[in-house]
Order: sequence, then structure tokens, then C-alpha cells
Amino acid sequence: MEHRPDPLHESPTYLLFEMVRLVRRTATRMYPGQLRLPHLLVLSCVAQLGPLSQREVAERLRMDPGDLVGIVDALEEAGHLERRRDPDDRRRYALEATEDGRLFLGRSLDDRTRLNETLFEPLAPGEIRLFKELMLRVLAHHDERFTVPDGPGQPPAPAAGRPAGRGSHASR
Amino acid sequence: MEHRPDPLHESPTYLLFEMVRLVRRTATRMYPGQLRLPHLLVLSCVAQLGPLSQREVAERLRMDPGDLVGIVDALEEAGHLERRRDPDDRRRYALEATEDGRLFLGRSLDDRTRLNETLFEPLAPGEIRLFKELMLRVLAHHDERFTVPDGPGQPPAPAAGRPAGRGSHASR
DNA sequence: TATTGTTATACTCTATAACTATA
DNA sequence: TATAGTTATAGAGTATAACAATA
Repeated sequence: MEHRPDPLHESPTYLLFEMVRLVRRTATRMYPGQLRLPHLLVLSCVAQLGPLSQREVAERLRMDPGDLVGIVDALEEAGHLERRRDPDDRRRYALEATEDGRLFLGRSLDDRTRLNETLFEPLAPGEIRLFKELMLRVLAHHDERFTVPDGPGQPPAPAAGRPAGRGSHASR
Repeated sequence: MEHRPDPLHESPTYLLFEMVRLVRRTATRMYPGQLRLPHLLVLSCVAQLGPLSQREVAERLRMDPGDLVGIVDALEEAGHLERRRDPDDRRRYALEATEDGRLFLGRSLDDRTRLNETLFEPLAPGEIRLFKELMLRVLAHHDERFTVPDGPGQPPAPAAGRPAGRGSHASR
């Protein structure tokens, strides 16, 4: 039992890989059959930001518009959202969450919260906050969706490189 | 651009999901065609821990033995490892890394290091160490592969000091 | 061990249709 | 109208990863 000197254990991306495996294993054990994060993300996005076209959803979530079709199909069929047409621009859909969808979303987010509590049990609340903040800093550096507008948080002043521009590479 | 109150942005597992997407996008941009982490893990495991049977590798890496078949096939075909028989128990294989495989592994780990440096550029070295340590604490709590040999209770304190000598750029 | 098959996710490429703006 | 450009949606195809059933 001595594989400590494994250089991969020093790699944050390897540890991220293992973290995601752990999340998946735990999720399927706690909520078998449930939990499809992309579906949840789409529903959450639509529920929060009123009527949206599929293209807007795809952009906000950085999802492939093609993949969105099946997800919206499933959510519509389950009665969680409605696909109407935008009366002003009949090319686009106007997606809106149903009351049922909002209830489902609430339950799903509660499940998610319990999952997080189980997984991060060994960390203190402050450590969890710190963990999230570190991830948000990394994400913001590469993906403008995560840049904080400014305001209540804390001015991200990591003295070191602050390229000022948003994501140096907006992938695609 | 103001969807800050999104409850999912508060969910560490959602942020992990986004981190992994970021890793994948960055990796395929920096090293297209390369980088299959499971292959790297298997090769690393075999290179470090001498001759191993496929079952031993599967257990150590918590991988499906069935999935291992194709991975070992590929690594063998590429000349990175050899599949011999264990002379003491001819039912099992004795997997061993070739010299070529060790060189390839070294290069791959170097690529991985550069990938990590690019991704975690916005964090200070101490923050990266802290980030890894938090993940290791969570992993150790759910998966005995990550328990540190000496101190099962409280792994290395998240002390701010600890320049940790060479640890700073061993970010593989 | 190996084989086979299934599921989930992600990404790419191509195609069609519906609309907008302009000539 | 006619034409060109944009947007929405769809579908095929590929790739990785995890997992289950069975030989």
C-alpha cells in the first residue's frame, strides 16, 4: 500500500478526473436513474431567464445546439417546459418552464444539495467556499461566462497575472 | 451577462463538471489526438509497480477489467508495455513497461504538466497546492486509494507555509 | 481475462427550413 | 418579387467513458 510517489497524484487535472468519477458513483448510488446534469442545466436556465430561444440556451450553457434538441424534446415530453414560437420572430422558439418543471427543478436541486453535502462532508464550510472560489477563478480565466460582473463578491485581486481581458481563448 | 444568482453556481459538483469540460477543451486544443488519461494511468501504474496482472491494475485504478483489455491491447501494440505470462501462475499476465513505454510516459507527463500550468495559471502556487489538498481530502474520505499511509485522521494541515521544496512545479 | 453490447456525454459536419433585409 | 444572409432545428457520424452480461 505505498503508491504515494505517483506523480499523477500531484496533477490537479488527474485529481479532477477522480473527483468526477467519485461524483458519478455517488450520484448513481444515491439517486439511481435520476440526475442528468445537462437536462438540469437547461431547465434551470429556462426557468430563470424567462422565454429563451434554443440558441440562447446553447450559448449560455456552451452546449452544442444539436445536443440541445434531444434534451429539450425530453424536457418537453416530461412536461417540464413548453416550446412555443416567439410571436415577434417566428424563426425562434420561446422556451418556458412549466409550473411542474419548476417543482421538478426544485426537487432536483435539493437532491443535488444533499449529494454535495455527502461528498464534501470531510471539508469545513469555509473550505468548501474556498474550493468553489478557486474553481471559479480558474473558470473565469478561460471562460467569460464565469467572470463576475463586479460588485458584492470580492475584487478578484490575485496580484499575479490579471490579463484583464476575459478568457484568453474562448474555445471555438 | 448577469445570471449570478444561479443556484448551480454554488454547487461544487456543477463547478467540477465545468472544470472537466474546460480541461477537455484545453487538452484537445493543446495536444490534439493525444491524451487518453486511462491509458496514461495504466501505463504509469505498470511502469511504477513492476509486473502486474491485469486484475491488479484494474483494482488499483478502480477500472473495469473489461475496459482494461482494449487499453492494454493498444499499449502493447504501441510497444509501450509487454504482456507476458507470470511464470509462477500461468493464468495471469505479467504486464511490464518497455523502455520505450517509459520514455513515452515521461513525455506524456510533461505534456500533462504543461496542460496544468496553462489551466491553473490564474492561481498562485500555494493556491494550487491547497486546491489539490482539498480534493485529496475529499477523495480519501470516500476512496481508500487516496488515504495517506501515515495519518489516517487529519492529512497534512492546510497550512499556508510549507513551501514544500520541489513540490511547486511538480504539477502533473 | 476477453468479448460484446448498452448508455451517457460531447463534439463535428451537413442539411433543411424559416425568417430578415435589401435590391 | 428576387436574392442573399442569418437563425433554428435536425440528423449522421465519431469519440470517450463507464458499466453489465456472458463466454
